[in-house]
Amino acid sequence: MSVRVRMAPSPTGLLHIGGVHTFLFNWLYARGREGACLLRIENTDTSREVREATQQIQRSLAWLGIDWDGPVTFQLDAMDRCRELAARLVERGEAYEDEGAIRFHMPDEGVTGWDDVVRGRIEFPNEQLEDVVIVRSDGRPTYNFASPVEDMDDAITHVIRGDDHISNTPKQLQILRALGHEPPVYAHIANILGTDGKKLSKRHGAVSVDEFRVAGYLPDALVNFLALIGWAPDGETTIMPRAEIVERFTLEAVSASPGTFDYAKLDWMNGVYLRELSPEAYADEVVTYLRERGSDWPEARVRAMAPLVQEKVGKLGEIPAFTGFLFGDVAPDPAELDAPLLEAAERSLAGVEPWSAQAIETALRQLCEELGQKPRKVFAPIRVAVTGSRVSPGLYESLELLGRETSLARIRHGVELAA
RNA sequence: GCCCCCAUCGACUAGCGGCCCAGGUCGCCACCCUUUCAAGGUGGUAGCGCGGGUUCGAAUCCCGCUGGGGGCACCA
Repeated sequence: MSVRVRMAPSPTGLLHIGGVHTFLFNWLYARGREGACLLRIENTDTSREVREATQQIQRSLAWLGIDWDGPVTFQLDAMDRCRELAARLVERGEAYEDEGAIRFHMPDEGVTGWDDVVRGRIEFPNEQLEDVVIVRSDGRPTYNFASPVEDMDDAITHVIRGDDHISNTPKQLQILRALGHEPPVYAHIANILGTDGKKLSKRHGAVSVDEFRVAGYLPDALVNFLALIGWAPDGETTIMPRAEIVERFTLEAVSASPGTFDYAKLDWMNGVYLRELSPEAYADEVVTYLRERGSDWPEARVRAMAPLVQEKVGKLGEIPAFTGFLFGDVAPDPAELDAPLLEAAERSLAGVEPWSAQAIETALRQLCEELGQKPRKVFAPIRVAVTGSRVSPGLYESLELLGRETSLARIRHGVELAA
């Protein structure tokens, strides 16, 4: 029997990175086994449904490169089927009416258990199982009924979900048993925590896929990072192409203990992915990123700027602040300037021919010698005058890109400010 | 309160009885490189929660404790 899994978000808001983590494990499992990965929107709670959410979820998954097979399905569409099955259960005495709702009759003795792929045997005493409502008094099925019913109808073979569903599992198992269906294999993976050990939330940092996208993370980096929370192919490998992750992923290697979302490590990893890109691919990413952010910076210059920052930023979102001086005016702090030194630099740069990074370097190095000063000392005020900051891309390349006229004008302006 | 789950450096993890006085990665610290910031290089810091067993031998198996998390809805 071929593998069939499903990703089941509820449309209550933006796609949460914790949800992506469990979806990713589903996706990895299916893709590594020629299986099918379905997308089911669990919208039985209409009161909490957020308009737009369904579209946003799909957009976020698409951006991450996590695809699905077949059409997107909606749990509410299984309403009639659920009602029909519930009626059948009532007929057979497995369920009963209760104030307009239908409750499933759970056994009172014995235990209900299953062999969880990541946790081993889990058992619940049946006396703990309440008679759950499977159909509300308004006719809508509840999650605990619709979910196993759909798993059955979709022929899901492996239910890979968050461990907050562990206590739902015995109930769903009993329902499936009453329906005469062989239950799927269950794999409950731990939820991702914030640095304080609490469930990852807004106050820890970015949590929605959109936020990560806006901050300038690469989908591949995010996927690589997420894959390594709760799973490892071995003790050594850290950076892995997506294809390798797909190939090596197994549920058996998934850890049962919860992992913490380490933003610092993600930043590092994103930097690795950014630096690994070819210069062309990197420029493409930068152009696309800025365009999505609504930037009106001319593309030609953006492409020319890209190589200056590829090794310097860990997230694309840092680029605007870092390279803004190439696209607009600067406001240097007079205290960081030095009039005599800037005048000397102005003289030294005025005759540079051609206006290239190499020629600029030669001229500035010579200036340092003439002044008998260390480059770090000489370049600081020039950098501030030209870029408006003590931190910038390489000075020679920056000057070259800015052009002789603008560069000299900014240095001249620096002299005036410092005077 | 009841039920369930989890427990290796600050973080992600390797380890599935001897190869481990515990390995890799991030972070952090130091040094090197250096026009700033990064990147890069080298070295370092730091851990098996506690207590009992089992065994010739335990991070690895068992029990208890402690700590953390989750669930107990006509939410998903």
